[in-house]
Amino acid sequence: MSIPTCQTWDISLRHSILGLLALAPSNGYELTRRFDDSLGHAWHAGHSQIYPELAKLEQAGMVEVVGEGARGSRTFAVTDAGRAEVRRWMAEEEPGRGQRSETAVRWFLAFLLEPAERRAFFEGELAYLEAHDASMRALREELEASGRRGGFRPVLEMGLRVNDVMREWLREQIQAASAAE
Amino acid sequence: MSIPTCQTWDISLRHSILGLLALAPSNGYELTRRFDDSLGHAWHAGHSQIYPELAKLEQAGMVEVVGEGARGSRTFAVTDAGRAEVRRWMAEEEPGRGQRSETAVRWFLAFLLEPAERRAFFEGELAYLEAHDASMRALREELEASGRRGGFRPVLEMGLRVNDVMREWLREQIQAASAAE
DNA sequence: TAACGCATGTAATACGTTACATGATTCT
DNA sequence: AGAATCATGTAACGTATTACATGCGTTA
Repeated sequence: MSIPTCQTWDISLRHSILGLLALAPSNGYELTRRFDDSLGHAWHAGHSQIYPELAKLEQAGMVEVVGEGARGSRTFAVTDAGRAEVRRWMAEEEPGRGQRSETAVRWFLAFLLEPAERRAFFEGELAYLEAHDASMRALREELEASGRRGGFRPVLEMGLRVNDVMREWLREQIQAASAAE
Repeated sequence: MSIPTCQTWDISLRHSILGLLALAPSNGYELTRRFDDSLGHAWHAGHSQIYPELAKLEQAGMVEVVGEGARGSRTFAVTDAGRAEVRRWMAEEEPGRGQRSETAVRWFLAFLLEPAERRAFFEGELAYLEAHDASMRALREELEASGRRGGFRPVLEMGLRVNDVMREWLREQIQAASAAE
């Protein structure tokens, strides 16, 4: 028994930042938003993590300031060294297989609820999923229209397919809980 | 634009422990293994987190020692208060929607690689997925045979379906990278 | 009897979140 | 003028990982 499983997540923050900057230069504020917008379902980082990390990356020569704007904003871009580092990480570093999802924990623990509670629980999850899915579809339309490049499209596409599987599964769980009431 | 997204993960550790103990009493050592075995794709915790948390939960009256064994081992079981707390958390607490997965970050960043590198990368991911999937299937057989209860079965089932979607997607990415070489 | 697995804990360090703190620009 | 948003940073706290530390029981 036992699924292969779980290790640590080294410093994906660093490589996420480099990757996002490789897609387009940004200041820290924009980066913080882009993090949630595009990488949100995979990783999260607040500005209080991002600014210090940008400083470290600058010192390490992996990003550089390519412009200064209003309100003391500084636009960072990835350097060649930074680009090389992401590639090295992707190609050579053993991937951390750790996953963390409170949602998955809850779905696992749903068996502890009484059938009626469980049905309500899964109905709530389905509602959330539908909303989430709708916003992902809207985003896809938007991308379709404005033809942006980057790894976003394929991953979005996969996310939508995974949503389909989950939607179906949640419906089954609701039915099963209903039947057990 | 922007996917709804991301919040913190409060104290799922606590509820994961309560949930696992509700399934079956265990000592800290077993719990550590069961964490990875059953909840591994959703959450990870090492023994250095689990022992202190068990102590806190005991103080709070949510778990209790129900037996002592060899080598000073203490078997914990969840109390009624503990069971109530998990239910409350499941039914009333706003779910944290944060996800964290280094794998997803890597899949997103794959566009930074040259087609040949990218193909190799996705082939590696596919190989990992196949192995992972095989061990999940083996586990399902095992469960089938020994008829264990708990939320494990349905979640496993969903995991297998998600694997199918990912396998298909990875094959497409490999093909696309191949074509671009 | 040596090695391995069971079993429990603590300490140091790193990572992440929330809260604090400040100020400029734009919009109403 | 006031509110909202852009923009940057630090501090305190909580959580997670790695390393340290110890010892019993079983098996080869």
